Amino acid sequence: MPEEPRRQARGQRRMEQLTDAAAVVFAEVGYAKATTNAIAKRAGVSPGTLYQFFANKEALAEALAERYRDELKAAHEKAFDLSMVDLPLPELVDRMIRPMVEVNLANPGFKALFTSGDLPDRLTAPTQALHQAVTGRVAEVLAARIPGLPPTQRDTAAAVATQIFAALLGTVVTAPAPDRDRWITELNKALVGYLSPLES
Amino acid sequence: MPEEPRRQARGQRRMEQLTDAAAVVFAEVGYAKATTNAIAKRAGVSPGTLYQFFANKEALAEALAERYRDELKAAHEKAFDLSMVDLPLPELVDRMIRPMVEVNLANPGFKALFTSGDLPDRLTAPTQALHQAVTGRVAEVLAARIPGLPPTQRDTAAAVATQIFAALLGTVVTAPAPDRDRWITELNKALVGYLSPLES
DNA sequence: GAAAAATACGAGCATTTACTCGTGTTTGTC
DNA sequence: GACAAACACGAGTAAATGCTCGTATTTTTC
Repeated sequence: MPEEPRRQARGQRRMEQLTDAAAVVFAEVGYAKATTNAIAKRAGVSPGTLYQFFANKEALAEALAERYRDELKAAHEKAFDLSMVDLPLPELVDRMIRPMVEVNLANPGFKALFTSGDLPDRLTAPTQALHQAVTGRVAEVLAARIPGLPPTQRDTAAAVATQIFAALLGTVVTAPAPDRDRWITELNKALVGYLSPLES
Repeated sequence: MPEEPRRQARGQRRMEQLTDAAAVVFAEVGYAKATTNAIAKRAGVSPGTLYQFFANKEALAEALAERYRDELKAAHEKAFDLSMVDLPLPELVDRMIRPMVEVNLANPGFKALFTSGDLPDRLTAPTQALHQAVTGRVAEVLAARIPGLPPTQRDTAAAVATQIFAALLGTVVTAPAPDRDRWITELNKALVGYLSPLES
């Protein structure tokens, strides 16, 4: 197996330029129809240069997915901690939702990646990892808030909540800016409606 | 523009064989990676024959989408009518959900089509038409059940409910058969949780 | 039963596209 | 400054794939 070359500063920059460009192109045309040549051109670089840093198109997408996961985690850790666990449910939900929405708004390419149904197999791994990361986080919060809840119920509730979230996230980020808050409110209502029966 | 030939019985059968084959192949590999030659082969037919009946790959998918819409509508009209509108909410929701789930279970290819994120533009039309058909139906039921509800609120509620439904539908049909009822129950809870505050 | 229209074949064309490779330039190391 | 390693180029390649077209067969029409 060929060993990774030791990247120099220039190389690191190029890799960032390339993932940036990929995000843009993915956002514009979707993963499947995004061509590597177009991505290279967008990054102001030749096709050959792209393949100096990424073995193939999937590797590029994986790098993007990883970056996304990191940003999401960072945003969440920054904006949310377990001390909020006893807030009224609507507020708690709001605090969990907002950072996610922000990250998605700031990174249009990712949505294109993760809502795309037929991705190559390699990509389902990072996607599912991300999904599961979110679900795990939700389960954590649920456990802290409702200690008496059986783990099985807790985990399915977390999974369902995450799925509701993912579904409406699309609408929220796609919607024109003025409507966005309205949709966030609806998302909130949906989650609160589903979760509140678990309390008590 | 070239006029449609008058199909004879044999041709009608071929078209069905082809859409059937397309559904299978779409289900197996997704729309993007499904090749027309593979579909033709699956239907036991040459590529040329496929193009005798469908102008291109998209036309084939459109035909599938149309069939789906019809089946869904039929299933719904058969299993549901407005007299049920005053049932307790959980039961009402259950009656709306079941037929949809059935149709989706019976037609694996469609899910592949409609959950795929980056479809060609032509296909977004039938997809959205279908989505809107469902949303409209929900809005209808809401209007009948809660006459006092302002139309704006009603429509957004219908849209959100449909989206929740679509999101969890994927989980329901993907899940192994034994778990399926559990997920349907959760879907029901989610919808009831979201909709019940609208009553009163 | 003959002309016309519809159906059927399948080799192959035209295009797209992920990726390569020979060559030249820049950066780091001693 | 010399040598190697990393970076960069971009024309070109090989494979995939949507689709065509010349030809042959079956069905309908009269």
